[in-house]
Amino acid sequence: MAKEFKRYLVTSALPYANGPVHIGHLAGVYIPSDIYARYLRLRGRDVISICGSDEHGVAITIKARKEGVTPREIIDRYHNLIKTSFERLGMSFDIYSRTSSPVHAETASDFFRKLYAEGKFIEKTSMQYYDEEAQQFLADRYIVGTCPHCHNEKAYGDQCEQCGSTLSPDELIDPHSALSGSPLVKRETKHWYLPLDEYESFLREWILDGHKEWRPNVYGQCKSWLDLGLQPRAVSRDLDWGIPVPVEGAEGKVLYVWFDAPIGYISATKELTPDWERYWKDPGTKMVHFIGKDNIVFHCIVFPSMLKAHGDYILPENVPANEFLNLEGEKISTSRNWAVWLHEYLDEFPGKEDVLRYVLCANAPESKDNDFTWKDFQARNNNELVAVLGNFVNRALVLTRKYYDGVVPPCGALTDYDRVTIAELQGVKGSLEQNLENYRFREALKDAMNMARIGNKYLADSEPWKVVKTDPERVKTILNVALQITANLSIVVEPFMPFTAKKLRTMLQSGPFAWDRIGATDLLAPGHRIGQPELLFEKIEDDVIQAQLDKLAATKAANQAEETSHHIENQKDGISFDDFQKLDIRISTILEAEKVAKTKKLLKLTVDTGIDKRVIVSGIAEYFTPEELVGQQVLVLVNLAPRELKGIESRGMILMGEDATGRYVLLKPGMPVHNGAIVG
RNA sequence: GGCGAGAUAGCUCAGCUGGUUAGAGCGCAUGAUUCAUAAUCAUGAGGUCGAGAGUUCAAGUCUCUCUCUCGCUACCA
Repeated sequence: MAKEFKRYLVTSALPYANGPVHIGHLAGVYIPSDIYARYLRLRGRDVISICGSDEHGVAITIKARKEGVTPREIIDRYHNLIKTSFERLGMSFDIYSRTSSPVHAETASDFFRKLYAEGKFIEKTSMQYYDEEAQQFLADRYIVGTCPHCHNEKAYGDQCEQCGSTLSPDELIDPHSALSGSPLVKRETKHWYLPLDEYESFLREWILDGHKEWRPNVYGQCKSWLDLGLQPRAVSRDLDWGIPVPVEGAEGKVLYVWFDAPIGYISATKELTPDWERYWKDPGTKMVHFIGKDNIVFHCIVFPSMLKAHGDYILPENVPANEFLNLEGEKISTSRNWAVWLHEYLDEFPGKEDVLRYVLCANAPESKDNDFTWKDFQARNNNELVAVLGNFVNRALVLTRKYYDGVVPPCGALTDYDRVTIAELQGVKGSLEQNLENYRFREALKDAMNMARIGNKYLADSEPWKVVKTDPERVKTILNVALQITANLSIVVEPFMPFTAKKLRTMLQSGPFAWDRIGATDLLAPGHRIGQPELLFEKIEDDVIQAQLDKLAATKAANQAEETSHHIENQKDGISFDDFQKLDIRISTILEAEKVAKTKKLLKLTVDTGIDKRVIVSGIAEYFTPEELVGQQVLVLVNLAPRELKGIESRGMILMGEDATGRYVLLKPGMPVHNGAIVG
């Protein structure tokens, strides 16, 4: 089972270049991947760490259009911002590339061409919305119309941002182009599909049988997809932003962003080293994809199928996907600005890169969604980094300075207690490695911190400040050991907190030490002069935390203000009295109500409209229980065209009021009225 | 509704193939200590392991039902 690998290829999900990176991205993907890559390098393994910006896809063209700039400007802006912030945080990618690079265009094209030539795609023609004025097919996002649910007139073809429902363009009422505003026609268009269903048995064997060690969330998600059965997936889109489909008759079509993005890992490796093929094609390579849980299907199902179809490439050995990080109890949201942005953090907390790295690793959502709170951030800094790690180092160095003028004292005869301490120190290595190899980074971080705890305990128990008065020789040994622990710390802390490790080495005027030396007690030679002690970490005061909380509160207030203003909808276009007369609304009484089986929102209602007793299916089950509805009088639009829902014919519509949060409220007469009474 | 993941001390989490009094860090209480950024060290309190039933000599760990949270998916006139 424990296969030995000659080299490692570590990839981190490509950040999408339509916005900055936030703590959720870091905790989910980049902090773990950096720890892993740094650890492997320290162990002297042959490893490369790959990342870059994902710069294609509709979302970027939409953002560009919104701001009245070119997509190029958008991707340049965010690519540079992301790249710089990563560098400032100490991310150690061997290359941070981008999918707009020429090498990538060539690589992705070649990839597509090979699969195309070998008949690995199927071609399908379908009818899609076409904008005659702009002379192009429109992506779902470019189609605007009225939402069939909340009647927001600015719903997109894939989603209504007002009520949050997922839509398809065909559901929109009065669809028209977001580009030209003109109405749309349907036209034939051809696309290429990767028949994922043909890779099902391969995937089953490879994942379900071959990788039972994958994290439960990853394995379970894959199993779920495979059990549901896979469908052919389109790999091209009608769009003018992206990599052109490199075959005849594909004008105006580009590679689907999800086809092109993972190939970015390959392209980036190519840009990094002429030796790239060894990393991608030799089975002696261990490839590990670091991603968030939203990317599981692409990295475990789609991309491996692509690689398999191509035939030359190795497959990932593991895909340690993390869950999501929340912020102060709420989901992180780019559009609602509910996030801690990396570039802002770096500006607001200069010199505290490692504090963020530490907190996000210690609280990483490895097995379930976690919450980032500023109070926790403060507590971990003050009670762990400052009190345990920083304090121990400071104690050791200050004592050395005080007693020996900063010169490492010689180590005399060891007591039994010294030996026990040293044994504990050596015990850290195995546990630390075990955890790191198995992607348990928060446990690994505890191991590293444990070393500082060992140091604190050692000093407290040995009491050199007391012993110095009676047995000065013994104190030399105590401080020698304390200093060796400090030197050891500079090794174990390195994968997690590279800035701190460097600072430690500067203070010690020694190192770097090899990973294998963890547990050694001769890292610092007697007579060696250490540097000036300074504080590794400083306390973070309440007002700093409060400022961050205030900032979030302001965001929340702004969002709420915007939401309420959004929910006061504009008056619709005028209608004639005749138009209104066409609506037949009656007071009716709900006689029976029951949930429609296998649905979450549907209730089957039997109502007495005065005219007749009829069945109406209504999507209100989330807000009302059947019991509370029975006997209620409501307003019913009775002459609405019947529609079949879940096999039940619904004849009419219960009229509802909708509050700012999208919640429905019953509308009923102010006093009981006979059924069938006309509303008008 | 279907599928997946999760629910363990006040908080954040470990608990592998079921096996002695359920663990860690932080917080809290008490004591010790003063070299150190009022830091540290020791001891302790605190859990009917989401609820209920079952399998077993033995269940946090397996089975079933239910509740809640998150994600994917269907549905929403």
